[in-house]
Amino acid sequence: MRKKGQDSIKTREALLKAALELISRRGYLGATTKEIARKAGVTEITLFRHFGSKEQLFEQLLKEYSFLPKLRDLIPKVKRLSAEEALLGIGLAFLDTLKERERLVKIMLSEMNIYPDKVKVIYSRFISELIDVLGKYFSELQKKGVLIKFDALTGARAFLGMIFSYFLSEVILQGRMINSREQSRIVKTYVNIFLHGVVNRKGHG
Amino acid sequence: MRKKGQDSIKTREALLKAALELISRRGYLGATTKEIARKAGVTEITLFRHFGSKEQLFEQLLKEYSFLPKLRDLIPKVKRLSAEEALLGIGLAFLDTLKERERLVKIMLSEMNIYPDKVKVIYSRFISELIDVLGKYFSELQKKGVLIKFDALTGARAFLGMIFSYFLSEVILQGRMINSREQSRIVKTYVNIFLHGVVNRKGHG
DNA sequence: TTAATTTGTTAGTGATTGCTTACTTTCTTA
DNA sequence: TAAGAAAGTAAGCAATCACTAACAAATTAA
Repeated sequence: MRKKGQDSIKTREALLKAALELISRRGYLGATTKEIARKAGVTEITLFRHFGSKEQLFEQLLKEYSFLPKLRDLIPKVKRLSAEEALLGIGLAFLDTLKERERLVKIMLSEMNIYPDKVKVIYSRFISELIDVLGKYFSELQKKGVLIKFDALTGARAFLGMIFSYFLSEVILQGRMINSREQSRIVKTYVNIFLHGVVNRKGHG
Repeated sequence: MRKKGQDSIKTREALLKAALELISRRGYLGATTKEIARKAGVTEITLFRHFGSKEQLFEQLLKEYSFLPKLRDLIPKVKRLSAEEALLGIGLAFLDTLKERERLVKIMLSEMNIYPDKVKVIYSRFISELIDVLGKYFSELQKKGVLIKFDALTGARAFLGMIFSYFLSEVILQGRMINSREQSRIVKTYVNIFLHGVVNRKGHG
């Protein structure tokens, strides 16, 4: 009893989407092929006919739902802005991407011990690459004298790490929604700290 | 065939330790009771006689291997130091604790979607509490005029987040060891960024 | 309409897993 | 040394899970 308009491609997509949701909730081992198929609106054997095995389905999921390369493209666009505006734009885009790919991040964190190689692919395709690009941007600003000397990669990791930890703590661990006002406020605070520090330079007493 | 010197308490501890290691490697569902028992040097039924069920064993594990409250006690001790030295001490102690409890952190990240309540207990017993304590410390420094005005809790989260992200990326994701030289270098860089920012204030051209 | 493709149905297999029952052996301690 | 506590042995149950076989029905494309 195939439903109207449900051809092979849509079935495949429906299966991947169902797998993404269920695996992110129950983990790879906790999500059963039967349940994934049911959520996708097909029978179990259709899942196996499409992907061969549960593990191949998982691999396809990691490939297709990977992060977009949109952040890498963002940095060139942002270069003409002030460091303040540039970092704000990068930070907000980073947080948006994390929110968009929340399920994938959950899977990555959940399965990294069991499937370290598969997860490392996601990681290096996204965060470590982003650290690299941002680090190069910092190096340029250092050469121009805008920024002081520091290890640019370590700095890039620090900046993205602040935002990632915020995301991990609020969205993933606490399950909170963050509205765009709060998101803005947080990233602005982080940018300020990152650029200017927290020490009062005006003297005190 | 009980081995010498292996009484009930040691058996219990051995089971918890084996569960910690196996669950951190294979996940809760991936670690079997049989394997846990074998690693502990006892038979499977001994596991059930001690803990009743796999889930109760898991709960005991989360309770007993929780983080030490040593970080909370650290902040009072560090108050007489300069902000620079204080943050360095706090950062290093935080990273040490994370390394010490690496397996627990892994379990926490892996199981947070499946057992959110149990994991939240760990989280709030440790990191969120630490954010709180560090935030209060920042507030005091702000009142003294040492630090500028900023949301103290957000700042605390930023500082610890930088370090946590570093740990997550290097130790947990990449599986790297970090020696104390590198650890020192990283934390010093982070403290510097956090306190003074990265902007060159001496003018440039 | 015909032929190929895709999906459904039904039933099942073999392996694993958490957990139990019933009974024996070993250790501790009084 | 006697008794209770703790651990072992062996067998297995009931449920679940990934995956398959064989055939029927529905959809699509020619």
